[in-house]
Amino acid sequence: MKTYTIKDVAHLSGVSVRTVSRVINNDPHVKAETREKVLKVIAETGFEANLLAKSLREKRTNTLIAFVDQHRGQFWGAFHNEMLQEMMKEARRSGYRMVISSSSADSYTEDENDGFYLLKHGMADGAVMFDTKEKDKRVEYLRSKKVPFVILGKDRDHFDTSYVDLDNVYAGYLAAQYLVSKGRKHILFMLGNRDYIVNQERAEGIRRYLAENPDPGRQARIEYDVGNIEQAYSRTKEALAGTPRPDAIFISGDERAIGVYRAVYEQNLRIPDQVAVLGIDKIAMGAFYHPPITTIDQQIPAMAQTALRILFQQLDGSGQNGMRTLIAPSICERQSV
Amino acid sequence: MKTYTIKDVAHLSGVSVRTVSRVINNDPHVKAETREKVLKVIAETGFEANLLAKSLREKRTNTLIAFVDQHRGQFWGAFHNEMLQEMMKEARRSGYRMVISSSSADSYTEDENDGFYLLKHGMADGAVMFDTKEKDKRVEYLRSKKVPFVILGKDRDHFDTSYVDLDNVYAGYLAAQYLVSKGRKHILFMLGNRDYIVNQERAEGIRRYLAENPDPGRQARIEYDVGNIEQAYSRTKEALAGTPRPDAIFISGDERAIGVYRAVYEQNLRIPDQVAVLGIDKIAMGAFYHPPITTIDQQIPAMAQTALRILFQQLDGSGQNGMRTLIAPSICERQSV
DNA sequence: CTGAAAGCGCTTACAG
DNA sequence: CTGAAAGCGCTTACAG
Repeated sequence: MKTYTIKDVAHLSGVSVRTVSRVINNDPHVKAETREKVLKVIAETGFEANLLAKSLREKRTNTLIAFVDQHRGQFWGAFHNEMLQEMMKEARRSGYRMVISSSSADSYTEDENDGFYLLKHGMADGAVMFDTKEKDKRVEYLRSKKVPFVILGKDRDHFDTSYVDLDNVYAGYLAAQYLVSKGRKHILFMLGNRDYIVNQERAEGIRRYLAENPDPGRQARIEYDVGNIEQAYSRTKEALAGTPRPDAIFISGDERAIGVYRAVYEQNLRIPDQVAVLGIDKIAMGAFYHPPITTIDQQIPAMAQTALRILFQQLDGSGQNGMRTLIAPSICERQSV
Repeated sequence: MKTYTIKDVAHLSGVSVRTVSRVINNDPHVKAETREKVLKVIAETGFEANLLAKSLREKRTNTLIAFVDQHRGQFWGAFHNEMLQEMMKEARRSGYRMVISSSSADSYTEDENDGFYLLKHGMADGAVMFDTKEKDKRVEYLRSKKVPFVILGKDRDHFDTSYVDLDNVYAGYLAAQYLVSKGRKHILFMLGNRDYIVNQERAEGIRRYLAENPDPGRQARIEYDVGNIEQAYSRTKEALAGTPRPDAIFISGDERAIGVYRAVYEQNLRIPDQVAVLGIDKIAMGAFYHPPITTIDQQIPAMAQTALRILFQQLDGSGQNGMRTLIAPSICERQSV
């Protein structure tokens, strides 16, 4: 099937290209009769305006891009999925299309197939950056080129970038406070990689609570590098074999908690009686663990909406630089603590 | 920061636009010295060729788009994620960028923000279609416009479309066979919505095995509309309350199996001793359930690669229409049966 | 090895 | 209410 251009439609309906452009853009200054005529031809030909040409001319694509990292061969998980879903809804409501692409802080420069290439080369108007690193070159780039973007997470390298993040210090604080308030004495806090700001902050919050509320009968320990389900499993297994055996485990990420659960059950221990498990994220799936996992709510919908609104403001020029929003976490009580 | 065009670079380096175009496209017919000069200016200016213009001119974007449906407010899950990951790797290897977008069979026509809009309007060269429906208008559209695409799943409406699918009849057959071979007598098969071909086929395979191997002492039942974790949970709960109590459950989708596990454990039953659970998909997470779930392997990497290769052939014109590949499922034995 | 010019398919002042 | 023409930023025969 031939693919028609605006020119074809113009010829076929006996008007100028300018007029066709008017009708496809809903310009009111077209005689009803003319509009009909053109619309008819469009319907018959199946004409669709070429977005490449339109965007090139208008210098905007009306599409946003969200970058997610394929962490070391692993993929984004349920948390990212839920966040992305909310963002897509929000984008749609505001007349933007949103597309997801993978991009990694490390490989973007050389790799033409890293999704970041699309943004650098003008295929999107703005970006949501997940999984940024410290001194992330992509952030540097977007900043210097004045491309609208918002970070999901924290940026300590600049003052003028915008981000939305959970208050992770508070999240750590809450985690410690909650577990202690439930009478737990031997608490293991399992966090991801130490290089990520999020984990540093959670550790800080945990330490702060512990320091503020000393208890000689308590033992608490922070472990890093628990970066996926498998590690959550093996590290929990090790921990449960030690003495004293932890009676509570905080695990960074509800999804990874699956590994914790398995290790606990393999020792024939019960959750929460013998070992309490506290997660964070509040992904939907967590409500169906056995038992449903008590977790720290990241307020995924609020985070997503806030991030996109900041981005929209940058896009229409009404936003200021360096808008930073910290979302307050809260405990979602279920049955694992 | 000013954004430079090829024209700026040409002026700045004292050559023509044509020559700049040559160096950015690695045309060998450029004097080394000239190339140096141009490259230097490019580095200094931070020039990046505009992809919109390039694509408009070349009539190809070098990007592929994968469409995933947000099923009724739910999002795609771990299975989709793993499939998408494999596809992105494969695309990258072959010099394509790949982007993910949400699109639904129902809303794509009216909705400018449905991702399908991008493809219709020329922002990608080809598509991978997840979650198509029967009489899917999008498939109709792509077919008539001769846009390269491949379906992940089945298409019964045409002969000339290409797809890659698991042999779902065989998968159902295998599920029944395996569970029966393990001596299970009261088997519950939980499938998703009856309107999806995949579920019809799995049911067919199950029935075929059962019919071929009659056993008066056996009771087997197929239930539909178990479409998410929550339903898997509640329907399992109901089933376990009935008599005779199932001693084996096949659940369509490892992720949904989480709900099955929970319901089983809440009745203080043991897996697999009292209730065997067989999943399908072989998502990574399943290896960390308690116990690790025995599942039907969908061969995700093979499926993804096959799909993309078919798409590549269509893109370079070497492919024929109607390439259909059926992947053979196999049992991945772990500890839940 | 290099360049002038046309053209990809749109939109947009500017005229009328 | 409608149109002729320039221009968005590239690539590509065609010449030389």
